[in-house]
Amino acid sequence: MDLNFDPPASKTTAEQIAAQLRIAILNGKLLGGEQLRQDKLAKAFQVSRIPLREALSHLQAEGLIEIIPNRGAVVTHLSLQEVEEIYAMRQALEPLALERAIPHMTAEDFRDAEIILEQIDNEDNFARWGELNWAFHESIYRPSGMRILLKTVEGLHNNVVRYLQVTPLGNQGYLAKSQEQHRQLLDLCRRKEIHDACVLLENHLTGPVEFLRKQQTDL
Amino acid sequence: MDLNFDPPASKTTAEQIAAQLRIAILNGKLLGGEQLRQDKLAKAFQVSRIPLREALSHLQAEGLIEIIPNRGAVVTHLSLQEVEEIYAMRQALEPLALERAIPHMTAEDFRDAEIILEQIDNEDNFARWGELNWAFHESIYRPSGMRILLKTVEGLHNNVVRYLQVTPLGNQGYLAKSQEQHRQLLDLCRRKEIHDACVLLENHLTGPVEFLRKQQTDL
DNA sequence: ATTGACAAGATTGTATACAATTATAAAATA
DNA sequence: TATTTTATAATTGTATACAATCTTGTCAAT
Repeated sequence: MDLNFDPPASKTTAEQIAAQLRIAILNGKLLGGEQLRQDKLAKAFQVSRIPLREALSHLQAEGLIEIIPNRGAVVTHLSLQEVEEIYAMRQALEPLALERAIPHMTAEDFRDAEIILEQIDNEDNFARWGELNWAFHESIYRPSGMRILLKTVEGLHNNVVRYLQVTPLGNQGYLAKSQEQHRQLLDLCRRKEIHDACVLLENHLTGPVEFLRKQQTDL
Repeated sequence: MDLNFDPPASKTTAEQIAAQLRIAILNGKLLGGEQLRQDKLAKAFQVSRIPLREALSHLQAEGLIEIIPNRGAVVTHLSLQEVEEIYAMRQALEPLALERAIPHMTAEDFRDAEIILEQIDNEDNFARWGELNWAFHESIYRPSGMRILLKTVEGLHNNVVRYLQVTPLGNQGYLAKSQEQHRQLLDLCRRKEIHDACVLLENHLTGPVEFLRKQQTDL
């Protein structure tokens, strides 16, 4: 029997384009405020504007772009206040997922998480850091079985991750601290110390906000 | 100067159709599992399939329908477990909004909320209850200024509200209790008793889940 | 010099038409 | 009879073409 819930292999053109644009935005190749002209993008991807429009529609739903009727699409541009809002939401939601995930974690889950942490250590391409960082977080939330929550938090993560990648040199220290916390977190999960794990996680999620505040970037 | 941030008056056809379909789903006119054929809907709304497809795309993003490539759209159908998951998320997010809203509440905010509560008392059309219920909740969260959080929670509310409207007769008692809690909540907000207000709100959000569990409806 | 009106160009929104995929039901085989 | 095959119809995905809307630059009026 086929129990695969994931989207079918034959993805539609719109989804493929959405995926590529999403990566471009997340990696900062498309900057906030940048205009997205349907005609040019359609030619760039060598498709008509119809599937492209659907792709833009998806990205709007994820909050990555904004579509203004008759005036086109613009890459979203978050204020520091909005970034703080998203982190406040993540602090509320992610401990909830972790709390419910810990009782169901298996040896395989821990191994998967460890592998991702090693990949983060060895990765020198900063554009991939966000992807791997989310992969780790998701790996420790997934045993909760809360698919709706995970989808929501993934969207939140995607909306803020690009602001952490703007200064590859400056965040060397932040990165090391983040990895240290990841490992502590995993240890607490192994010991089933749910409360401490959640507190640490909440703390872990304050780091980026402080990091951004210090940079004084008016975003 | 125009400081209006809301979507412009001239809505696109796709948005109008999405709005109508959304109401139909929220009110239970389109039941879970129901197939949505593009051709028939396009004829019903007297438009081509292009704007209709965009409308469906929006609804999918909100979680109200699911689009399977080459196989069409189906109205989403939540399990009791998924409803519980959504309420767990709301319990995490809404007190956060309330906590930050209370310090900024003005006399006008309280008056608006009161008016909505009276409307709920006088409303005998159950289809509108969900709408008004959300209007109340939003009115007490809005002073927080957390637009992203509000948008997220509105989406969560929309996904579960139809399950509370299935048995108009049975929930007479639930409705009265809900209104009582709304008024207590508003009182606590007036007194700036933030902690108690948040606790009450969290409690208020457990009611529907218990109500649904008792009904034994396998949804 | 500044403001407002207006036309040309650019850009988005939608309808029609066609291609690709999937669902169905009848026919063929075991 | 049960199961596979195959052909037909139904449905979705996409390209092209056209209509509606917005932007931009020019020019007249105050």
